[in-house]
Amino acid sequence: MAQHAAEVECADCPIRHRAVCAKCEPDELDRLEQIKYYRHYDQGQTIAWAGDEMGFVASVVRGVATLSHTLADGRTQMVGLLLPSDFIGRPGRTTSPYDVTAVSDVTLCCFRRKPFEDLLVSTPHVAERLLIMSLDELDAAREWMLILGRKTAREKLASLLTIIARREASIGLIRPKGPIVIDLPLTREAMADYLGLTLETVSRQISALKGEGIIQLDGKRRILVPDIGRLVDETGDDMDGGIVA
Amino acid sequence: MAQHAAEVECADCPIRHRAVCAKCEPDELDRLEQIKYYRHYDQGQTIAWAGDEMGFVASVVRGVATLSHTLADGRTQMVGLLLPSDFIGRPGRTTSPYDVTAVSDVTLCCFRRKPFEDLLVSTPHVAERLLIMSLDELDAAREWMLILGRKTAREKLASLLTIIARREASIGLIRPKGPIVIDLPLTREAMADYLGLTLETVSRQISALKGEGIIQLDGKRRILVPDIGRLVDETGDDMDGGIVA
DNA sequence: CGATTCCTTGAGACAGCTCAATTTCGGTGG
DNA sequence: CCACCGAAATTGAGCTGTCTCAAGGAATCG
Repeated sequence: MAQHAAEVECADCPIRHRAVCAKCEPDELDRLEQIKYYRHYDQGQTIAWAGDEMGFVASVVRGVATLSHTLADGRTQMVGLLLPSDFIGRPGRTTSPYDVTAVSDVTLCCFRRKPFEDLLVSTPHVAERLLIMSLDELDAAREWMLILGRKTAREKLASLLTIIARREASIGLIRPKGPIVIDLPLTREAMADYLGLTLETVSRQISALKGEGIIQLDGKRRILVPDIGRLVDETGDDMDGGIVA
Repeated sequence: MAQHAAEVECADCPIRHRAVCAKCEPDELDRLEQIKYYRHYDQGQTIAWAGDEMGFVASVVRGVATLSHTLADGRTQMVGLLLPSDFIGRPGRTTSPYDVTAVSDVTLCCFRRKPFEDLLVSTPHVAERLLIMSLDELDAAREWMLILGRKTAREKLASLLTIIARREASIGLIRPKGPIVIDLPLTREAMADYLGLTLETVSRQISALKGEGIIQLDGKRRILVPDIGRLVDETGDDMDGGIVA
């Protein structure tokens, strides 16, 4: 787990303008550059178990990771879906309250806890950015709560696909014209854990959406959306096609 | 909506040490003191509708407020339960994405947006505290997601009561010995909106817990918990009585 | 003390779950 | 390139927890 490359200068970093370092001035970036190091995880590997000591915080540079809660009897709920530029860990806490898992091959840009916390105090732009990112995550969590608490299985699936499509679009992974291609990094089980469903129900709903031509499957993990509007219509968010905040 | 009193100096404020101002030095507190003003809302009043312009941010001083999402067809999910010291609004955004409602009589300590944002930049202790509070909210939202996605109706009720008991205890409203008294400010419908259930199911589960002696009712809104351990056993968080993080 | 709002309880319906059997995909080695 | 293997996904049948619809019953307030 070493030769994955991706070690780069901050200036050339793919997440330079979205991650916790986004607002840094050149001198602040230098300080981050000095304390950063990369780690790689293979698909399926656990980055941390709930309760584990975590000596670092990190940004996701590449790949997808999840945060999840597991009850004693095995029921699992995903509570965070971490895409490139998302932040792992929190200042002032040394153990992860969640299981952190690499669902694809993952590269993290890590900072040892202590130097990072020092930096938070001394460089306002990092703390400022972290606040904004945390508030964005909080908004996302609250939208997710609506999905979990009040939506039907079909609406849940449509919502998940819409969210992933939106995020990939915002990162610039999506060709502007033609059908949207979602390169879904999640298994049916992971989707079920995201949505509070069983994997069978996820599978049935995907089949139903496919049967109605709202989505098309290309292999197991790739989904085509010929008309994003039709998908959004199924999310339940909005009954007459307006734009959803 | 004026003579509710509660207008006080920051130094005498009941939430002085928990709110966004908790870490302020005396001079920072002076600056806050100068830009703050109080507003009162009656039980049931709407503080802001989703999409409304909100010219201020605020701390809850007294009472309970909720944040909720409503779908076009009327389904509602509560996404925030704001007790004294909790913060309303976010820097850099002028409209509330949620309905904000006073579920009891509420007093807010308000700051007009612009001066508050200036203050965030110039006084690190406010921004720092806001970050910590946001991260705490994020953790709470994630625990809530587990409840919404994976717990049974009975576990949901037990979890809600446990959470309220914990929060009241941490504010110091609970007598240390004897049965815990939860002075529940929520209607059955509000509990249902919190938990992603119908009000009938909430009512049935409360009756069931009462029937088994795990809780007792004193009137409609007050709940006695003779043995908090038995209640926690019903939350599903833990199958053998250990302490839940 | 009447009105209103909130709560409780019941009966039947249904969405999603459980358990179980195939089928398909994607990789691997011959 | 093809045949095979294991993991992942699909599909079916029956079950159950929660919802829906509906009818009373209690608390609170003017």
